Amino acid sequence: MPRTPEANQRIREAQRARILESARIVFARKGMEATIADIATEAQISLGLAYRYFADKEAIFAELIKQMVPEASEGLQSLLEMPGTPGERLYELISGIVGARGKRQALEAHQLLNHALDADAMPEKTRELLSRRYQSLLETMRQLIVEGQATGEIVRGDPDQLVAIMSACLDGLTRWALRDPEQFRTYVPDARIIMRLFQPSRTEMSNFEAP
Amino acid sequence: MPRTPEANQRIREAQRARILESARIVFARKGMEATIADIATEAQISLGLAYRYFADKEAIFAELIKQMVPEASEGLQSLLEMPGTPGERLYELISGIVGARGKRQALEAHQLLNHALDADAMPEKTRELLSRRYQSLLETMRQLIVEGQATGEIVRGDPDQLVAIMSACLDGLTRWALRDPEQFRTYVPDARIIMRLFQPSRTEMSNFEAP
Amino acid sequence: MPRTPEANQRIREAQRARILESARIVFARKGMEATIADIATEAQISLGLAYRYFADKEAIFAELIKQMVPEASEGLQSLLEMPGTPGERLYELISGIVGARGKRQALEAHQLLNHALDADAMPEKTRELLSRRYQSLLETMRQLIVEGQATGEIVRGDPDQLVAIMSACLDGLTRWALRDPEQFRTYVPDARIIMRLFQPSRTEMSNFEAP
Amino acid sequence: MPRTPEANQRIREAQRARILESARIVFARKGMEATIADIATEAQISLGLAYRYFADKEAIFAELIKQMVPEASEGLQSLLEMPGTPGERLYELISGIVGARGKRQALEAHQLLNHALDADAMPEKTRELLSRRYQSLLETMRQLIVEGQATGEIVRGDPDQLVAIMSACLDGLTRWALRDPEQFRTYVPDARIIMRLFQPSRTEMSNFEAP
DNA sequence: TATGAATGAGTATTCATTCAT
DNA sequence: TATGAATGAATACTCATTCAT
Repeated sequence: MPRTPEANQRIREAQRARILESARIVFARKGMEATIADIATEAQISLGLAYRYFADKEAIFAELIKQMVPEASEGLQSLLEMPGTPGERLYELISGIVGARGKRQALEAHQLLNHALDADAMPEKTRELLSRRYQSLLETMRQLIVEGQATGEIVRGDPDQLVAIMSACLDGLTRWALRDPEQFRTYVPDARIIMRLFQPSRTEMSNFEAP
Repeated sequence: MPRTPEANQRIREAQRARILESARIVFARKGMEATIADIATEAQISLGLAYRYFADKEAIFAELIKQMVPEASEGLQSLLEMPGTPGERLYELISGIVGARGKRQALEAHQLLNHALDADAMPEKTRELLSRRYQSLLETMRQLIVEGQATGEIVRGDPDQLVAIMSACLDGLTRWALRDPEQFRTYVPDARIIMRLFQPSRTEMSNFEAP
Repeated sequence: MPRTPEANQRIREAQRARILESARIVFARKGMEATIADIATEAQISLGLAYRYFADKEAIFAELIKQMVPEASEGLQSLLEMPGTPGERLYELISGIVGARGKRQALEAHQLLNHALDADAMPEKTRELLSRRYQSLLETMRQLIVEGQATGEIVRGDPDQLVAIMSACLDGLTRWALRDPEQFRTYVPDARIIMRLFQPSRTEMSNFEAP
Repeated sequence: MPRTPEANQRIREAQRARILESARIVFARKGMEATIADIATEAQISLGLAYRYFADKEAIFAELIKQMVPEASEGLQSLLEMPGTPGERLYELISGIVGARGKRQALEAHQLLNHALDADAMPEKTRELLSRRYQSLLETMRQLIVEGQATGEIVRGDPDQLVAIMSACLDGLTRWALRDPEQFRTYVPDARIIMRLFQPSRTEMSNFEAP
């Protein structure tokens, strides 16, 4: 007596989700060394079954990323339309990102992205996807910066450069959180401090001019 | 007639250097996946020969790190005794680090360090060495911050937190430089911008307060 | 439809036995030089599969020994409680051992034990096991000797020395059987002859005294 | 200024002897795992030089055996012509062999022979040589046995069988001495005990008959 | 004659992937 | 759909042997 197609469909989806969840855990624990066998064991399914759901290891990895990135960037659009000064909204953005760094899921997601960006063997499609998501975050940030510069709230200068530096800084914070979550939580990186990168300088810092 | 011991010595040193140089290139290109065979190929020697010079893959890696880290941290002490205000000297430090990011060698070194910190299988000794070097950089920075806070040049607040955030930021910049050196050089990250993280705020940024 | 767990269990056991049997043959033929590849070839399985059943070469070897040694020493206890004079029972023991030397399996087992005792790289556990089994054989022999000396059936003298010499002799016979089974079977070493080592001397051998 | 041919000749011979001596030591220490590099190191010569004196590892091994076997069997002939009863001379032979077992050199020699007999890769010539030397020992023994049987000093029975069993016993004693020289020396195997293998039995051992 | 650097073929071991059931 | 046994292609590492000096 065959299962109904609907039941099959449900089973497939559940299994697929389960494999991905296990992969997330295992990749976070073992890094790229993680084995298909590890994932299958974690998911409590057979080794072979994983291959009925994903063509190969790469595919699991790619799907995992596809799922994670949206989580990381969702709600971006809303920031542009929120009330408040550009600076305030930028603060929201930054502090949201920094705050998320304390959370396991977000860290695992970022860990994965790091691996993904390092791996030479990343399929072009995944790489593009990643890139596109990331770009949208940067564009949101850029737009807020431009607006903030107009109001004088944000320091003058090439917005792209500001975006680049800020994103580098956020990236570094994430790596920190990944490497030593304990310490990270102790120092609770304060979004206000990070925002200083955008802060119009007055006078006394002028003596930092390069010679 | 045998080679003179001196000639042999020269050969050994040259080959050793060559292997390390090749390893540097290959590790930077492929990360920890890099194969001894890759290194041997790059060095244009036979696979077996690599083992006459290094006990195993780990040994090559460890030696590489040992060689690279000093380069990255040398001159640290001098900064503490240089003339100039603490802020000026901090600027020197930061701008030195950021400036080095444009250079291939320094980037490869950092790539290696990243791999090293990720790798679970890092021998304790190497890990410690790394850690110690890094600590000395952070301590230098911390001392300059404390001095700068005394003179009012540097923003008030927990120096450890400031150090942590700055180092995260520098780390992020390095990763950026590694990922896309082209773009990195285009935006020439300006040490003055980064120094803003330490800049005493005035008044107008106060509206970034968290709700 | 998956195989039933029982079927899998059967397969695993069969393969395991097959690998061990092949290892037995190959080790006997080639000694410790034997290769995992040799074993896999003999067992007509892939090289990799051997590793699903045994962690490494050492493990195969150890298991083989564990299996073989009991065969060699079983029935020892019963000898102590059998009826008959101590000399008769000793004769049973010796002739049992010598008789077994004509059989392929027993010879291969002994070959293995020899290799095992030679090999420096023998895991302590296996070595101990071997040692313990062997000791129990020797102790049985010793006890029978002591009893036989009490009845005058066995020559006087240090029982330990008698045990040592007899076991050396049996070892030598085994090596002979291994080296040239053909010849061994031709000369059918007679347990009665070997028993002479225990025979109380009368008078005429006294002229063999060392000067 | 070239050396005289005679000087060269002397050097060659000295080196050759040195290599062989080192090989003896190293083989005894490490067994067949011993490396050409080990031998060269022990002989304090370069790795390459060994190959100017011996075609390959096998050749060193074979030569070593060629040298050692005569040492082990020399003086055999003289035994046949010595005064004394056959039994006495047999005793001399056996006790000479057993006595030698306490000496390092003889043990190393035997160790080597064991390896040689095990090794599949022994060249036919070496194997033959070994065999021939060994045969001459056995023949000497056989002759003495036959003589002794004529005088009634030695037990009746197939002389070849007696030889075989005795040689097996001696082989076993040697292995014992090799495995645990300490213990061996403690129990000082007594040639008189071993000679019992040849002792004409009286009456009481008759109950050892196989059923 | 002497040296030791260099080579290359061989061996153990791991893991993604396939396949019979 | 589900299982896990089986495969084979890496990859690290060793060592006898050759060769330039």
